Amino acid sequence: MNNILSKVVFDVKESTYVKDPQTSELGNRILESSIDLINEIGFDSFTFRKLAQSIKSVEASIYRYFESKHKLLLYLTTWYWSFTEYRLEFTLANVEAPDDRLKRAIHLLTSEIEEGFSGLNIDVIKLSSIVIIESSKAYLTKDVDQENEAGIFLGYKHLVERVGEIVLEINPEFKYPNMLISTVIEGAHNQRFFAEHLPRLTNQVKGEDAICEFYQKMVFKTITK
Amino acid sequence: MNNILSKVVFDVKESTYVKDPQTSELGNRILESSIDLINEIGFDSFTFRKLAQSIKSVEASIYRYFESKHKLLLYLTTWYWSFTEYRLEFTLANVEAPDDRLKRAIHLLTSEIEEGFSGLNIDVIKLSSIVIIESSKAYLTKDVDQENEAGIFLGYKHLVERVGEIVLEINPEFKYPNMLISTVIEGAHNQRFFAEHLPRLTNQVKGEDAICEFYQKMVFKTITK
DNA sequence: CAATAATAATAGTATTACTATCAATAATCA
DNA sequence: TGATTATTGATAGTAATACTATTATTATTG
Repeated sequence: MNNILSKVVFDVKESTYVKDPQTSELGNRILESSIDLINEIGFDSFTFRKLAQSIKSVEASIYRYFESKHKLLLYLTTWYWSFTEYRLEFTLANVEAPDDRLKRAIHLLTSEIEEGFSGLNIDVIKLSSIVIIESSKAYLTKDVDQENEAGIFLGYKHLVERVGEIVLEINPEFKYPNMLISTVIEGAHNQRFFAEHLPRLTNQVKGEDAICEFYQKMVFKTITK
Repeated sequence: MNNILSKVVFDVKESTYVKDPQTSELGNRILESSIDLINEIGFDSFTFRKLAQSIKSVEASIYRYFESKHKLLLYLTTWYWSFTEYRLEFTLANVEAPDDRLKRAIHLLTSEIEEGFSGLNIDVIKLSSIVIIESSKAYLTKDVDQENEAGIFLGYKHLVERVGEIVLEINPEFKYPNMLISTVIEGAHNQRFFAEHLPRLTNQVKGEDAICEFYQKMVFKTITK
């Protein structure tokens, strides 16, 4: 499982920060508090000034870690994709049957994170809320090509391709594995948001996880010859 | 087809503007130029100052039409959904078989607009590019609940439900018609963006319209018992 | 103990997202 | 036609944002 924390993934994140926030106390406070604050007020209203106040520091100090709030969002999302791939490897370990592997992968990508992960300074439950609402803003910009060249989206692409490969194990002739998986990932985010804010756009019912069930069925029916 | 231009739809847009831009020359220039400008520089870099310069007017005059650039984006997207529903009615007219109806609807929702529409002051091809890149920013905000209550997203919801009903004609037991259709609409936007900027997230090939084909197959396989 | 690195404190700039005021012009209606 | 009213333009101004720069203070390490 060490290959997940390999140099490539690490490199991805490097281009999102000026100084690695995980290496200092202030840096870790920046991460923790930014996750809280973005959750509270939303990324659009989030500013480095407000963040500085909440950690009792100053703007200038935050800029030593991140060039801009956009870069911070990139950091958080790429961290999340790394983390998701890590969980994926765990979920797939020792599971041989491609059908089971895919089923587990789709479940991972579409269900809500409920358990916190101890030993992490990052609150993954809160972070996953941020990813649902804000992650598309990380790439829906005019800088996307430049940032893509810098390797920032490698983690996300890798995750999609990883699950896409399982699809191909089941049906090697299926022409659109990545399209299917990225549709599932982004779709599940959208549907969670819709369930909470625009319920007429979805069919999620409180209590049960229709989103998970829907995408499971959608994937398996779609890839079956 | 008049019901599409009914009071409800009109009301939706009312809450997005201060003064109806379609009723004056300046208003129309605002619409035309904002579409050009957002296409050129992206919504994030787009400001009313830049827009004012491009139409040789001043910021204050634009504020007489739209409260903020966010409201202008809401106007453009709701206009687009109205327009899409109008095209949908046309596409479905005199087509009886539910399968054909759904096929045509999905094609409309996932294919690229290629023909301009004469008689419109709004460039729908450019507008559809904006919708692909920027429309999710219209609802991924902290104001979404308030704006939803004001009826701003009625057009989008109506469109989703309209196509969802066709799904139910084909399979009345299908539990997730709206989830499926909103997945298709948002998915098709994402995939077009990915094809251009993050191609490893998709499987679109230059030339052919894999996106359209993929979602057609996905929909019909998913709803089949 | 000295050197170095990290942070805090303060200040400052350009841009953004507005609001307010008033003059100039165009449309309309009596 | 002339008076009224609505619309736009010109100008100014404010608070907030997104930074950059400088210098003092504190903590770390060699």
